[in-house]
Amino acid sequence: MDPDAGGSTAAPLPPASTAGASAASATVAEEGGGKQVMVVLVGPPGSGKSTFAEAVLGGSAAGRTWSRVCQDTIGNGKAGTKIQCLKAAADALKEGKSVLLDRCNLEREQRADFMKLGSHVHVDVHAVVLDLPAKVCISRSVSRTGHEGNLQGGRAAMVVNRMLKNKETPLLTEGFSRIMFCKDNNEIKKAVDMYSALGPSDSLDSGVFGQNSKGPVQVGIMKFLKKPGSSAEKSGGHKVRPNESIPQMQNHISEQQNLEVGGTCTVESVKELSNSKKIEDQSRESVLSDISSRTLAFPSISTADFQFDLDRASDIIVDAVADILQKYDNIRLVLVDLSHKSRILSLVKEKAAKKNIKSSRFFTFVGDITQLQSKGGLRCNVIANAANWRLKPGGGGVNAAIYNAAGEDLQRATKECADTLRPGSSVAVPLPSTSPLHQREGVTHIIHVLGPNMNPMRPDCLKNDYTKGSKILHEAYTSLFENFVAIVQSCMGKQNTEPALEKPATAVTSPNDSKTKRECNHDSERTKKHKLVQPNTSSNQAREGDSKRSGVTTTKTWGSWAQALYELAMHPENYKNSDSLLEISDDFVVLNDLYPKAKRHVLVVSRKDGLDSLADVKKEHLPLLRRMHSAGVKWAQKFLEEDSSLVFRLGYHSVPSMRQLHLHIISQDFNSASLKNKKHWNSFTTTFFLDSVDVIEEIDQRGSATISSDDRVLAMELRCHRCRSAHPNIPKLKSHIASCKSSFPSHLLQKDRLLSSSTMHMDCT
DNA sequence: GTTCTAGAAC
DNA sequence: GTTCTAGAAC
Repeated sequence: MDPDAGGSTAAPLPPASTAGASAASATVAEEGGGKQVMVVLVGPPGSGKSTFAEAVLGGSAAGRTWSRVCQDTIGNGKAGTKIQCLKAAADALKEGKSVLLDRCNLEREQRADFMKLGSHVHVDVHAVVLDLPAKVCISRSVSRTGHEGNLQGGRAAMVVNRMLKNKETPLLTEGFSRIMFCKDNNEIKKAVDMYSALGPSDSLDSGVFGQNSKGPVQVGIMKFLKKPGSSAEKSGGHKVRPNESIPQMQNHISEQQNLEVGGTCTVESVKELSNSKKIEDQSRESVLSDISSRTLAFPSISTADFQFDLDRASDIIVDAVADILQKYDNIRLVLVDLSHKSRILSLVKEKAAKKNIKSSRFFTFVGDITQLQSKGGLRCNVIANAANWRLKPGGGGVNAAIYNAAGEDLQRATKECADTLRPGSSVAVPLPSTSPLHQREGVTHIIHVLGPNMNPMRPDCLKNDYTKGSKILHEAYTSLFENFVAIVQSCMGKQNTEPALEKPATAVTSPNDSKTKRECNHDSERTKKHKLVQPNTSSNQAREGDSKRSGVTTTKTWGSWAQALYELAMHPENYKNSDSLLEISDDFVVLNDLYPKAKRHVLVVSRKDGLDSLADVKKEHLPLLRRMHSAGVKWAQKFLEEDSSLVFRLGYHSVPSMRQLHLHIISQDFNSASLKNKKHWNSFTTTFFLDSVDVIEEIDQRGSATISSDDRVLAMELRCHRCRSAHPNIPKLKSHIASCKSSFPSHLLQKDRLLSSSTMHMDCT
């Protein structure tokens, strides 16, 4: 039987009442109180998704109302977009219907938005994987005619092959409550029958069904991690039992553990905790190892060397812990300190108890964080480190202890993930299995965290500013916990292919980001190994008030990525070894643009704190602007000596993207791979670019520069800066300007707006 | 500012 | 199928 052949299908034909309904949407409104479900069909063209959907739609005699959302027909009968499907699915769910999502959904990313939708509206999301042999799908899609998505013939084979290459098997970690694999037509028929028989308040068992028996069965991960929002148990409907065996759920452990609220845990109490529970002996081992893989031990951040106020810190810890525990079930957090007399432990303990945080989910622990298992009997796969911004060993306290215990492996692994850390962020590092800390204590990941500093003897002291400090400390804990959750999710997701946590995860999925990332998860801006512009020590911290200090008021807020020039201008000595740094004076620094938009492109960056853009410039800054201009001319001259064919223009962007006033000196060839888009082009060739000579003149005459806030010029058509011809796209424009020999527009030829070997020569004589 | 990628355009 | 853009995320 061929479910996609169009004729006979395994499922009953649609009854007359619904046969005439639109294929994209069933029209009968469901009676209230139903248990809705979104069924995500997963399979390449030719796998029989549409047949499946139509069969369920037509065969459903149990009173449930289904809506088929089909991307191949959603655009007025033609193929549409994912957005259209999302909207249709959302609408159908809103109307109380269950949804059959009829699109390939082969990759995780393609499913992610639908998973979000399901979670948002609290409906269970199932995957039905139509897992037929590739050649079957290909032969069907090659031979069929009149396909809704116009995918047929030879092209189809190519497409199917390509799709299958990128296929990512659905995982419970994505948010599915049930995943069913159908490997042949018989199994497809069973699935159709099962969904057809699903009444309005029925639900199907959670778990994974029909997958190859190799490897451990996936457990219901989302039940581990996510709040159960809409569990089948709540519906009150009877369960429709599939023929397959029910996967064993192991999600009942942590709630059974009832420590004294807010209790401090010692070695004894942990042992007691394990022993006193009514857990079957045979399952205890797996349960215990399971909970260790969901436990994070962390030191108090910023309260030791960074001298953060303990009372405030304890409030923040308890808040952040409560937040994350509320968001995710079945993770366990442990605050660790060395001494029984630790004030932070007692404060946190007290406040956690007041907040009614369950001590089975969060407790304090007295012991050495590097010897939790061997000396303390507490097994945690993940521990946090109170790191320094350089992510270097040494110093003292927890950082030194962890680096000592973990050996060089940790240094190496850390280096692969990040160079530096900004206060308020964290980075998760998989600990190689060769590390003593891994072997002895079972630690698979270390999450480095950097908190705010209140110690004037340490970098980036916040000088008692607890408004900022508290915000950063909260961010630090939140970042730590989210990184931890991501590790747990990643390890759980691997269970169907590898034993969990036997070796460090090589990919970690962030809760907010469905993309699989390499090696480790860095919540802050990815620390890039830029030649010159590097995120570092202070980056974003304590910047908002800076401009006010110097009496300049700017309302614009700057992203973390926009701080690089500021850092450079404030601390050029840190960049002395960089090839890009050309000159340092008291007023400005000159550097090669990291992403030059022409053969020669340098920046003269003012060093005045608080002067972020032209909008801040007043008459008092005129001498500075003139010195910057002279420096720019000097460098242009130097470049012209090396290549007399160049022509330079000096000017400012009306609204710069990077903080700290900077003058561009850019050659007019625009021959650079870094010039990639319309915005790049138009920012140097339209009125967005303000010539330095004009800016100086206007400030001299009017006291400020006229800045058009209209950035529509950046989206204008692409025109040659010489002959003004228009071009359809960047590649065509670039090939044109490579050969355009027209003279520049006349206004540029005036007032030394352009510097060339001829104008410079005239200046000199 | 860059990077990433879905979707449009070809 | 590939190329390119535009918008989001960082």
